[in-house]
Amino acid sequence: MEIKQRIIEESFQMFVRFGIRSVTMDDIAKSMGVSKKTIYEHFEHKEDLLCQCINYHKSLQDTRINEIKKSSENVLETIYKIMYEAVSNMQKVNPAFLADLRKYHYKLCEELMPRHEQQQVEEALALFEQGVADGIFRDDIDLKIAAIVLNKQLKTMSDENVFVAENISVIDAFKTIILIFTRGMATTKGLEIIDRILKQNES
Amino acid sequence: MEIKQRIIEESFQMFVRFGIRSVTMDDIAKSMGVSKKTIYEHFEHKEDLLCQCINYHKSLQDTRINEIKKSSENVLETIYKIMYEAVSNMQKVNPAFLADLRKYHYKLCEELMPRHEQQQVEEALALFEQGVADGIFRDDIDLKIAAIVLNKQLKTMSDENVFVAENISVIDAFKTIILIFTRGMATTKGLEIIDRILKQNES
DNA sequence: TAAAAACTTATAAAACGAAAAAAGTTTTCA
DNA sequence: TGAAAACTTTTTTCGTTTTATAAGTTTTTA
Repeated sequence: MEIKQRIIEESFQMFVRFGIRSVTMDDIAKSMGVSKKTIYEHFEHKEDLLCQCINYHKSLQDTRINEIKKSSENVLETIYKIMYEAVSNMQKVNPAFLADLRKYHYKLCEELMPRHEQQQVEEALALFEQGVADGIFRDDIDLKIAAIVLNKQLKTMSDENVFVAENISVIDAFKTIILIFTRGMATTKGLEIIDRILKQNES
Repeated sequence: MEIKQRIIEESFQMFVRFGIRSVTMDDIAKSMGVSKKTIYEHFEHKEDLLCQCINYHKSLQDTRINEIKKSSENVLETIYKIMYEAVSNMQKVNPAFLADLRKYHYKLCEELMPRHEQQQVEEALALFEQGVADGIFRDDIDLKIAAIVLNKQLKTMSDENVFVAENISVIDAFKTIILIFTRGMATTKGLEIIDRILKQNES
């Protein structure tokens, strides 16, 4: 693999695991067994490296979402799988990563986050609309609001430690939310599919 | 009305409208046409006044919730009415109020907030349990998680300005959330009641 | 030639102090 | 007697300086 790509993948892992601030360019160089000069030959500055890390991660995510879509039988299955992966990924991210991004890379954050969030909302909206078209979701719901709310809900869930205090695992909380949410939007047909999926997962 | 009670009510209104920091003891005295000495005869210090304001507000809220419970035909009606009032009240609170509480009255905040939040969750939980007992809500849901999530959801909604950016009114967003949420927990019987309530509100 | 080390520079956090504002107290006066 | 004004004290804010750390650059060396 090309050295530049290797630097992106390695430093992304480090940023996600320890945060941005606490991973220095020296750390990255040492961890990869290269000199800082080599890194600076491929990236203008740390923020440039960080930006390329994030873009790389996004492209990975997009690929994964398309894979899931292809392998799912209906919108509900797609939603469950995507959400499960999203929450699993969220749990791996050190809170310092987002905190550092906001604090020390405010400009980059302001540039990337709104677009990223909007993409996520649009992704959810498209799935919901597909669900309505397939007779799985009710047609009397404001899908846009639903998409925004679900997005916010999952974000809040990972940020806060409400569930930790109550001895509830994030994954259980997440399952409950998604289940209530999809049932709340589902038609009779949708409810049947949900029950079928639940039974499958039990066994 | 007793002067002490009048001070509590007036200063609470001012705190909620403008925040805590920007309402000085001089402001309160001037607004009430009394001297600061009079205020300090009834309250040890500003934080004491603030604390009594909050407790007063809580007792009002409790009374209101009991009224709503009595006047409702079923749990769903109770939930809708309580939530509607809660959101209406939230909108009236200047964000500076909560910000000041956290920043300048951290100790008081740490003392009151967790208890307050827990009470709200328990209130929701009791309603959900009643709903299950009445055959309105499904019995296969983790009610505790549901209660926490709904609570958090409404809190997030008022804090963030997601909906403002999307030109969605807070009240519309709130209605969508509550509708999806209650439908997601409802049995067939519950769904029928929800539809009936919706029809009533249309006309 | 590229890693390692040594270096300079930029940034951020911490420490400090002055100034401002408001809490809390005392005095004045109607 | 209690409102209004004047006062002291405490707290917060704001600007400055110092210090430390890590970014970014250059030099050394294997």
